Amino acid sequence: MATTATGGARTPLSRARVLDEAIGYADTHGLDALSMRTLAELLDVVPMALYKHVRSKEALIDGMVETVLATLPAADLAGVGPESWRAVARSRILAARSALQRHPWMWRALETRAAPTPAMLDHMEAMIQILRRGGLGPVLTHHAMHALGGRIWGFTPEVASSGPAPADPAEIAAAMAAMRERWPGVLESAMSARHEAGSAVGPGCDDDAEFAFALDLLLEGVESRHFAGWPSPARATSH
Amino acid sequence: MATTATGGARTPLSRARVLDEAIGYADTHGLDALSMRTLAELLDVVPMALYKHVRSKEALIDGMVETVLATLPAADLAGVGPESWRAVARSRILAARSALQRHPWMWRALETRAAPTPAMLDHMEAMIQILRRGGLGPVLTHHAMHALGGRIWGFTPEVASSGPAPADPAEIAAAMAAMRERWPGVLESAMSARHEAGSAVGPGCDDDAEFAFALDLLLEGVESRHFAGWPSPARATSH
DNA sequence: GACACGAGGTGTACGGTGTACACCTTCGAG
DNA sequence: CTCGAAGGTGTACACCGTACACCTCGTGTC
Repeated sequence: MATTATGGARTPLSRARVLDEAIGYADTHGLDALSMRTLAELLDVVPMALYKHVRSKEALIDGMVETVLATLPAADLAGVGPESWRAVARSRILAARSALQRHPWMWRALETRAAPTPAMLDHMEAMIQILRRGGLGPVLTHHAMHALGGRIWGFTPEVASSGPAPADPAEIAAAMAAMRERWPGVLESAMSARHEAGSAVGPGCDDDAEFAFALDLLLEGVESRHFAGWPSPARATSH
Repeated sequence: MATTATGGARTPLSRARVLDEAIGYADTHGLDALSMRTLAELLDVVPMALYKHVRSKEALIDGMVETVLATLPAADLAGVGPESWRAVARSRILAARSALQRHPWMWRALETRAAPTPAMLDHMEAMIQILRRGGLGPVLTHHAMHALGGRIWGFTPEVASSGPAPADPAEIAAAMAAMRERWPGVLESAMSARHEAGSAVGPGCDDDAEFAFALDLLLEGVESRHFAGWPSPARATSH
């Protein structure tokens, strides 16, 4: 393709353009479908051209992660204190969650990063500051960060989340029968979440509510440890 | 390679042998390094021979997961009741953790499975039964399973877990300096975990203790919800 | 004992991947 | 006007998963 002779002088490549295009494609087609070749084609460019703006595919994904993370609102640590830290932590985590929810590939990308990127460290730093300003000591803060774990990022990896439904009525009936006899608890548990009238067997489970449930469990537990003067006195061991 | 002429009649391939070899290789070299070609070479066989025992690479990994999960001790639900469910749940999760710890590739394999395999469902079923026999209602059980999330499997995906240490003193000094000024909380939090005298900058963080900490937070929270008659009365919302 | 059959191992080939390397074009600074 | 570098191109390589046709046995049947 001639560059200028065809009439449309395309906008020159740039790191930002590469990253944005990659993010948009991953949003709609998934991270697996994103290859250097398809990305290059999207940008009307030859695959190797990408390498002038991105060191490797791994670095490309790092860049995508950084770009998305950069959209997180900066933490406002001004008035954070013993009374408010829990609410501030909660809302920040929920904000991160809603930001990441728009990019389904993020959870996997975050998990497979070998080293934390600066933006990841920024977010962790903000969380730690919230805890520390709430009055938690460094040790409890450390444990709390571990406990919150993936929740810091606004997601919990759900085992068996998606996957295309069978759709064949006979097939789902058979699956249900198998469930009923071999995994009745799983079946009951899955069913128990359908508060509203839903379709046949759809999950009908409010992910956001589940997330908040676990999040509150953790935050309350951390707070009660804190109130109990953790860890200086006898540490409360389970049963 | 002649089959019998060379003298050593190799043991014939079998699904179990394929799976075992794959597991052993993944244990030492990681899941990424495991390709059908290298696995075939390990078994002194041509790549396509594997497909007589395994439908696809995806199915191979499913089989590996099933094989490892099959080593989990069967749940003993006999005496589980309101007094003991929490301890039983705790010990089962910790048992699963120690089993999976010997196969570092498992956490990633579990997460990337599209649908839950039978052995996964077995384990979930056992967990659900423990909760139900403890007296928890189906709804609270459901939420608890979500809350426990990845912990059910005995691991928590740690952001920034491993990665080869820089080893160059100058480099780590520079990293430390950058940390101190930009991510002081992260630095403090990382440092706070080194209870014993450790090497220069090693993590020195007791993963098992962290895991148990979060686990207890969740279990205690679930129990307190249960005691409070959850969810029938006014649900305790944070703040 | 002859023979067919099917399970299991082989060889070749195809379309995909990431990316190293040499090349060419273009444009702005001196 | 020149020159050097930044950025886009083309070719090539090694590797991946796996479809398909083939061959080679051990075994059950007549």
